[in-house]
Amino acid sequence: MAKRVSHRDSMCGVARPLDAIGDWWSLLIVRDAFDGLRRFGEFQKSLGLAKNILSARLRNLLAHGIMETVPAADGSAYQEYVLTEKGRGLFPLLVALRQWGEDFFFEPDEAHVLLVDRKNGLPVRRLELRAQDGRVVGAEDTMVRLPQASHENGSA
Amino acid sequence: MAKRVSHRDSMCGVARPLDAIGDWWSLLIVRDAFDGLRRFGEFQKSLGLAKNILSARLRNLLAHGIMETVPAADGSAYQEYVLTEKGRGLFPLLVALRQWGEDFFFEPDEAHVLLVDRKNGLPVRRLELRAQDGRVVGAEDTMVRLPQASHENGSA
DNA sequence: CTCGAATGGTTTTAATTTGAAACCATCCTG
DNA sequence: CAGGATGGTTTCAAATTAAAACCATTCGAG
Repeated sequence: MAKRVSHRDSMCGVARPLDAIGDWWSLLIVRDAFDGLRRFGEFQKSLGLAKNILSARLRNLLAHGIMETVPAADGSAYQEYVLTEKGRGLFPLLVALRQWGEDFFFEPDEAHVLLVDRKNGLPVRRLELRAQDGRVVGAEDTMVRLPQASHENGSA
Repeated sequence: MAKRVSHRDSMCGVARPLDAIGDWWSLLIVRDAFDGLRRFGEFQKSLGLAKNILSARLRNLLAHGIMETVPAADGSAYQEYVLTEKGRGLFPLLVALRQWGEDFFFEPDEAHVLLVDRKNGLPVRRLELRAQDGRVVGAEDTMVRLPQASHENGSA
């Protein structure tokens, strides 16, 4: 399941998560789970993927602790798939993905679903990254710093 | 290159972006691009992937307008790959991925790279989603609303 | 309780993708 | 202009994905 690690034994903070959710379907499953879907058949109908693939993806999400199975919900003997805390931690990422999609994958006049505040129905704000002092910072205002190495710089 | 669309002709705001960057390598390439890498060989050395794969990924990123080739930089006749505005728009997503990775894929004491403010070297804040009124909202505080349909609800 | 259908998968097999390595063209360097 | 560096493409094997058939359990009706 895990892709081979790229020439380094320990993966960086970006690559490591990608091992868990770095395929087309996993994030869509997680999104559907945020939307309240819980049953195997619900995911399959919503996403339209082959059952063996869904099975494999769910197994992978379970193995990574992103989802878990819970005994029932409507009393039946079936099980349901729900997000763990780790899985719910993906919410900002999904929002970022959605906002990027809205910005660049839809025509200006093209209708698309909107993420809205449940309290008042207003669209949510744009995700913003802020520095400690509260400034909104973009990519050009940030850099990555290596753990504790005395090396000068690097990706990873 | 594009995966088959899942039983609906028009993809949702989450699925559509995944068609462009929904594979393991593309986001890592984009991340390296944010880190300043520009040349084919730089990406290949950094990521350790096969050259044909890198070639295909770069072609896909170019086709989606996420990166573009620019004639030179050091005067040589080679070309370089740089992020477009659309590509730079992926910054919040990468930050979200990184923060999620830091939260759940590293031991508490495990060293990892830090995204810091370039001005003062302090770590950036956590990404937060806010409602129009400024409240920080989580997944449970939001819902998706369909474009203009009179239907009650739905994913997508 | 029993039958049929719905649910939740697994197995089988084919098609697509990925990856490693070899190969090749262009470019820069001396 | 010779040799190496750069930036790919081609070839072929291995792994992954996908569709479809199959199967076991569970639920719902009579």
